[in-house]
Amino acid sequence: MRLTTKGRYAVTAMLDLALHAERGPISLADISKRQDISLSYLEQLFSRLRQAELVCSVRGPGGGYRLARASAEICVAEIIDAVNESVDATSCGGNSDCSGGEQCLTHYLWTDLSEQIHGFLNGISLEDMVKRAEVQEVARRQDRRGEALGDAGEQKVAIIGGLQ
Amino acid sequence: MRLTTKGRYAVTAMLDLALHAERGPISLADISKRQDISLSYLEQLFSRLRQAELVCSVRGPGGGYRLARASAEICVAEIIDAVNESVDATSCGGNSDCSGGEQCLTHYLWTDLSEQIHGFLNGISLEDMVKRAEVQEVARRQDRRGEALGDAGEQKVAIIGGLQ
DNA sequence: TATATAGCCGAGTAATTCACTCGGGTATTT
DNA sequence: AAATACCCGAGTGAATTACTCGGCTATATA
Repeated sequence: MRLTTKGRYAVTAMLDLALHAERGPISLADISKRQDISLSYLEQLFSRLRQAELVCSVRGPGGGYRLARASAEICVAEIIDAVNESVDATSCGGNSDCSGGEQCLTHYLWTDLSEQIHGFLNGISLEDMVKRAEVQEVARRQDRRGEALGDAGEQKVAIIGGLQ
Repeated sequence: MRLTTKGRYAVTAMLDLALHAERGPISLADISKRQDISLSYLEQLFSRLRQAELVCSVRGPGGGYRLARASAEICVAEIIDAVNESVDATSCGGNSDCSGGEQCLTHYLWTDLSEQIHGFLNGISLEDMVKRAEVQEVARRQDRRGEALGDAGEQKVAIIGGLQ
């Protein structure tokens, strides 16, 4: 079992998608700027998210990604599963062959823990997160910062200076 | 956050200690054989467990390790914390500086998850595990196998054949 | 039709961690 | 004196992470 930046990035990016769903397809470049995640790394993560049918893509200018389902129908556990192998805490993957073909001493502890974690992450959908006041506040801050920096909002803005 | 063989080995070894507490100090060689864990690796893990004051050691022949406290007073979370950094799921370690000095979009999700996991593992003591029927069954099997193979039990047994 | 956009894809890479091994100590009992 | 068993540090191969780089393809717009 592991939960690293990989899974965290994936959930953050998916939440960003959910928050800006009404703008149409969202480009990875936008997410990259708002969430401060490397664009190429996002591409890799979204390749997996697309294979898991959690998002669908629109190519060409004005394109980007869109949630494949309603935000209420996508839970955090699915997202982590899609990019990370799993949130299973056992070494045997639930097969009870952890200690020389037999069940190890602590087998039941790890299966219980896995259930606990999976149950928790399964019970939280993207919609649940979008509704949270804390999340909306952070999202507003990020949007303001993004617009101040001159990157894509509803419409394009001519860049005047030489700022990157 | 990560939960690998390292933390699992540590909990398994501590449980082995709790199960055989009445035999006096238990050597790592015994645990190594019973639980099928590399002796040198166990030494490394017990170095940490000793620093965390979860076990105390007895040197010399007949020596080994003993729980530093009653098995009811040692919970699984402590053991994992001792060998693994922590079971914290956030990237900022709870400092809320995950996204350019500010709180990231998914911050509260990871703190909630951390609390969930920690709460679960904090609520389980070694004594709780010792009492479980499944654990006792596995322990009996391991003890039988150990005695059949001729390694340390209550007394030494001469090895006759060339079996390793 | 040219061009820019933005998704796709594979290879490569430095750093880190895991799960060990190896080779030595040192304290204690018999 | 010898055996036991804890103690300690260094090293190692494999895997993973969090990226970068370079190039490709589909599509909208000028």
